[in-house]
Amino acid sequence: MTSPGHHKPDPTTEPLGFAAHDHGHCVEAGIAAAEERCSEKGLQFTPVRRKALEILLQGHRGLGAYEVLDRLRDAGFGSQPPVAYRALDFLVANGFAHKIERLNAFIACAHPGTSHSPAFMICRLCDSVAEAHATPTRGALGQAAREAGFRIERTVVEAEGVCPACAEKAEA
Amino acid sequence: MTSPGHHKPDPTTEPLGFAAHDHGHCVEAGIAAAEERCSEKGLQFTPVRRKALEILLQGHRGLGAYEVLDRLRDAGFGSQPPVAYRALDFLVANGFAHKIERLNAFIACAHPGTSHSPAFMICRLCDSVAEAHATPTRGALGQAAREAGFRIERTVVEAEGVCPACAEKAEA
DNA sequence: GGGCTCCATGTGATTTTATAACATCCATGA
DNA sequence: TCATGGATGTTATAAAATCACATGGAGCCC
Repeated sequence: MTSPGHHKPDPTTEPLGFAAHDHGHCVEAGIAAAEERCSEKGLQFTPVRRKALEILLQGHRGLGAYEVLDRLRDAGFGSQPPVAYRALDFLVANGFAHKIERLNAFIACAHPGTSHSPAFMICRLCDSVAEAHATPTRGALGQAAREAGFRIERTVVEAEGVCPACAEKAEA
Repeated sequence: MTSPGHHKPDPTTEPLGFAAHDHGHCVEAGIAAAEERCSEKGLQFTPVRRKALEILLQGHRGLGAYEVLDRLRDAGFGSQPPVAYRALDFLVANGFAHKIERLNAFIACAHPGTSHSPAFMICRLCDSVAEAHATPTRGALGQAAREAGFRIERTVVEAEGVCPACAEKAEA
C-alpha cells in the first residue's frame, strides 16, 4: 500500500494536518467532545464506542476496520467484524469519525461538534491524512449540480498526493 | 443499496448526465475515441479491453467489477476476477473509465480524450451517475492544500444525492 | 528460423473488506 | 413483572480485490 523506502511515521508524534501538535491533548479533546455531544443528543457513548474513537484518535491516519477490530479485541471487546463495524458506523453516523473511501479506512473527525463536509488530503508516501473543510455547493461541482437539478446530500472529497514532510524528504 | 419502491431505470434508455440522449451513439463514440487514443499512444486496445469498455458504456452507471466479469465471461472471455480487474485497470489508467470509490464501481468516462479531474453525481435512488468536471486546485480544498504545502496529484470528488428524475417522482 | 523478451491473458488460491442472521444481555418503563 | 428496544456478541457468508504462476502470441535480434 505504501511505497517502499519510506518508513511509516510514529503516529504518536507525527503531524495532524501535517503540522506537529500535542497529540495526547487531541485524544482527550476528541473524547470529551464526543461525550458531551452524546449526552446532549441522548446517544449512548458506550465502552466499545469510546474505545473505538480512542483508537482512531490515536492513529491520526486512515485505519482499516480490521485494524480497529484488532485493537478492540486487545482491549477485551468482541473479536468479530461486526463489533468494529458497528462502533465505526456509530461514530461516522454521529460525526465523530469519517470514512475515507479511497482507502477503505476510518479516521477520527478533526472538527467534531461542527457540522461540515470533510475534505481529505492523503499522503501516498506516509499515509498521513489531514482533514479540511469542503464547500461542495460552491465551485464546479455545485454549479454542475444546480444546472443538472441534482440535489446534493453528501459529498466525498479526497485528494491524494504528497505531504510537505515527504516532499522535503524526497528532495533531499 | 437502492431504496425499495424505486425500480431501476432501463440503462439503455435512461439519462446520461440526467439528460436523455442517443445511447447507441455514445457507445460507438466512446469506443472510437478509445481506439484512436490507443493507436496514437501505442497502447493495445485488445478484445477484452474493448469489450470491457463496451460493457461500461452500455451501463451508464457504476458497474461492479464482478458485474463486468460476468458479462465478459458471457462474451467468452476468462471467468476469473483478474480478467475484469486487469481490463478495468487499463481503462482507468488511460482515462477511458473511472472508478467510483463510494460505490466500488466503474463507469465509462464521459469526456474521453480530454485530460480532466472527474466529479460524480450519484443518485441514491436510481443509481444513475453523471460526470462533471472538478476543479480541485480552486475552492476550499485547493486553498487548504496550498496552505498546508500538500501537493495534490489526484482527486476523488463524488456527490451523493437525488437526481432530477427521482426528485420529481418523489414529489408526485 | 531459433531463441529471446515483453506483454497480455488465463487459472487457482487467497486476502481483505463488509454484511447477514441470530442469540444474549440489560436498562427502561408500562 | 415482564415486554421493549438498543447494544453487544457469535457464527457464517458475501463482496471486492490481489497474489502467484502458467501459457501464448507479437516483435526483434542474431
